[in-house]
Amino acid sequence: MNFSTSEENYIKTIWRLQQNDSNVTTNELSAELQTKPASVTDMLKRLKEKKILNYEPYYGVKLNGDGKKIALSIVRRHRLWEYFLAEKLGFDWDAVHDIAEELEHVSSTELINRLDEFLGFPKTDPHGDPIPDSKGRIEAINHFALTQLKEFQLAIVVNVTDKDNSLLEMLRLKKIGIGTKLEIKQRFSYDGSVEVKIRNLPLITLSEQLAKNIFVKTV
Amino acid sequence: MNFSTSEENYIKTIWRLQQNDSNVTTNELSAELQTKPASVTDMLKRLKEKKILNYEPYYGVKLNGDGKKIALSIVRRHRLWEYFLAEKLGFDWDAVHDIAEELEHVSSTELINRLDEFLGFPKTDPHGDPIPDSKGRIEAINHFALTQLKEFQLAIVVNVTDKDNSLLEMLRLKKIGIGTKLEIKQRFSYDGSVEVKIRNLPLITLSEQLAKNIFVKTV
DNA sequence: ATTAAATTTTAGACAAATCTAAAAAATAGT
DNA sequence: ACTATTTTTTAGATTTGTCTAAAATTTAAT
Repeated sequence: MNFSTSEENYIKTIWRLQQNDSNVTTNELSAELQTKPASVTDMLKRLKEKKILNYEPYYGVKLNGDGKKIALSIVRRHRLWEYFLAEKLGFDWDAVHDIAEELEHVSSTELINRLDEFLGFPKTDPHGDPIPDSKGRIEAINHFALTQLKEFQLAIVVNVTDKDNSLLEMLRLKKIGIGTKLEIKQRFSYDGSVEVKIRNLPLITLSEQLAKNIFVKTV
Repeated sequence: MNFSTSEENYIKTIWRLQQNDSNVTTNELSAELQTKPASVTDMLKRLKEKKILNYEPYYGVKLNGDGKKIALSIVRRHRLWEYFLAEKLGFDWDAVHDIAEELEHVSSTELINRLDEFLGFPKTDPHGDPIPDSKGRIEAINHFALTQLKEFQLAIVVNVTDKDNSLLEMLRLKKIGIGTKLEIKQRFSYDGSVEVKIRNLPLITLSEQLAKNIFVKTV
């Protein structure tokens, strides 16, 4: 079965949202896709016809097995292109997402498998998100938000939210990236901000909003 | 100004056809684009509105200066992607065109300029077609069809028609590629076929239809 | 110079993907 | 439990790019 660019964007977004939610609502999709709820309803009816998701009026939507497979292949394309853009073409990590949004809709499987090989079968994209392999297998997520890290516990940044380029730009300017080792020196309950030590650099303060979008694992 | 995938395909095709014809007709476009003449007329009216071509009902169409610039940027994208697919991903030259047809519509100028740099600013695509530079400058064509080559005159293949994958596949199997040195040993006026010597390989016979689509320059 | 044939355009329809406005259903507040 | 609010769907319209069938125009043939 073949899907339009628009259908692929819906599938990918439903997949992402159902990681948290299990059941994805019309309004959530509308907000994520920047379309009106009425348009979402129309598209869900079309995708239901194609038997890749379960949709009941007023009760939200969920991808079925076939839908998940399709979603994973789109995510694979997106993340491989992001890796290519950052590693081979030298783009900053806050520039790769928008271009990969276009490249991901080029549908040749042969292209993607050869690209994967050319890149050396990378495990994660430039934001630390795992890249599904050619069978659609994807690494389980095993990290937590920086806000959850205990004080004086050394950790390593393994993932950041990639949906907001201004967040990524800010982290780039603050020299925080995938692989950065850090430690929380102090936590302020008043506003949820944290003071973080990176290597031998001066202490820096991160707002709660920022820290929530940085994911780490302990070392 | 921004153009849809469909509009870009029209612009690119008009550009290619007007190299020979100067004035491109509705039926020519219809045949090349695999659409009905009525659809072509509709699109030409839309593109005329956008002021990138001169179109008079019943009198054919021609890109203006702006139109040519846009065409050259699409051709540049297409040919750079073809080069990437062949040189970096190892695709055969008869496989690259169809994938590049999709990739060429990803419109980031920054992407294309970085890709160009990554590839080392290649001069021609895998079929020998010149790649426009970032200013839209393109190398003048300076070659002729193998059918025009004098007997016993040593020549080098510099270009082949890229529109037909079965032609390209045939040449690949016959070990004829860009850079192949050859010489016509005999020419048969009956059917226009030619006997060609390549290096120390046995003489091979090429039909007129095939020889017309191989372009050479003398060495 | 007429007529026949080919080409091109017009008119009207359709599918995909979107929108607005209004109706229907579910949820929350008192 | 009833009402108000929010969410979602339905109905009808719009744009893009295509189609078929018919009309208009140009080109070719005798």
